[in-house]
Amino acid sequence: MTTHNEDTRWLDDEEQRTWRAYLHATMLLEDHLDRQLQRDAKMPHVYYGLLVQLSQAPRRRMRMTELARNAKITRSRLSHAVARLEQHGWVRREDCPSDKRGQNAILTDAGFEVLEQSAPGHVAAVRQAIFDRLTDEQQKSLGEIMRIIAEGLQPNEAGADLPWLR
Amino acid sequence: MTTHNEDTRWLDDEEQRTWRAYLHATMLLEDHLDRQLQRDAKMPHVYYGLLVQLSQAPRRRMRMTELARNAKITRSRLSHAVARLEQHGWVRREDCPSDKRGQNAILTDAGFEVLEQSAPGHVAAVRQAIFDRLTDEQQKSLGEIMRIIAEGLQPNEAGADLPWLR
DNA sequence: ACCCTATTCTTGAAACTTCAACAAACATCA
DNA sequence: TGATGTTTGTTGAAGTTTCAAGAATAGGGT
Repeated sequence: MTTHNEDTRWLDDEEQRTWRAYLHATMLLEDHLDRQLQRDAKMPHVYYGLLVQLSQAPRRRMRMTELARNAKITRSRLSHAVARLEQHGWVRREDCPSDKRGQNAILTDAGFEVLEQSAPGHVAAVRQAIFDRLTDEQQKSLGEIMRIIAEGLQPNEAGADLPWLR
Repeated sequence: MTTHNEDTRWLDDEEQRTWRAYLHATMLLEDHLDRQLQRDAKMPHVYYGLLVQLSQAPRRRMRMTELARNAKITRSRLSHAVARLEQHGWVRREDCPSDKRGQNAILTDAGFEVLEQSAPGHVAAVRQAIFDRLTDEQQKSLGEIMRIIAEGLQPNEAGADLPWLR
């Protein structure tokens, strides 16, 4: 698979341009949002995403593993992240009552406030970078495309261990 | 801009779904490629991209600033990256003859080899994640969309300081 | 009850990125 | 020439991410 062979299907010209555009756009946007949030909310974009997830969860809390899965990051990364968010007082941990291994990450009031205050600016940034510039057609298309890509990379999210459903 | 006001234009339902799909797809893909390359080429995706840029440059060399601009990363990040790539023997530096401040990053033969050996696997990964899954329509659309987004985030790439051209 | 395997979450070290500060060289202009 | 401001590239420290390893609990099956 890594062997140097002659019959690799290289990217043609348009594919290359598309791929490069993808790389550039995603890097620029991620950088942009990171700076935006680092300035306004004192945290990187990924951490902000964690708070958002928690804010939408039932009692503003979520099991570590589920949070990691939703946010598409590793449990290890989440552990470190929550540790830091805890230092800032935006999240706290609590033992899970039903599973002694488990931990719940809980959004604190302080955390919720930060979210409330920085959300408008964040949405504005996203809107300005994406939705304001695309036609309805393109928006729809972007959604579909991204779902397809994500699906392909996801280790069969649901039903993975239900072979009879495949 | 960060003020908590009532008239923020929040994302509607479909916009949210699109935005989340975007975040998930881009994270998953970046992770995927990072692991792929870390395994096969012993370096992260961004570093690999630098080698690619160099391999396509005139004499396999490029001024640091230009390389940083092309790769959409900061000069600082590039400095650190090149330092490491240099340790591995994949890149070397050379003083720029015309500008005593300048440095050229140069792709070594060893660097070129690594590239040659890992390129097929990398292309395969990209193809599998993106191009194999999208219709021609969608590919075209993706390219257009990403160019639009990138353009919006770019501080006016060319002609920025040529006000009479705007 | 016991054994075996899987899951959950954490940890520390190494690698990577960001940010602010800096020195050196260039450029412009008087 | 000298003053002033800009560009180039680097550095160190602090923050973040990855990776491999490990402790604790859970979930069967026998």
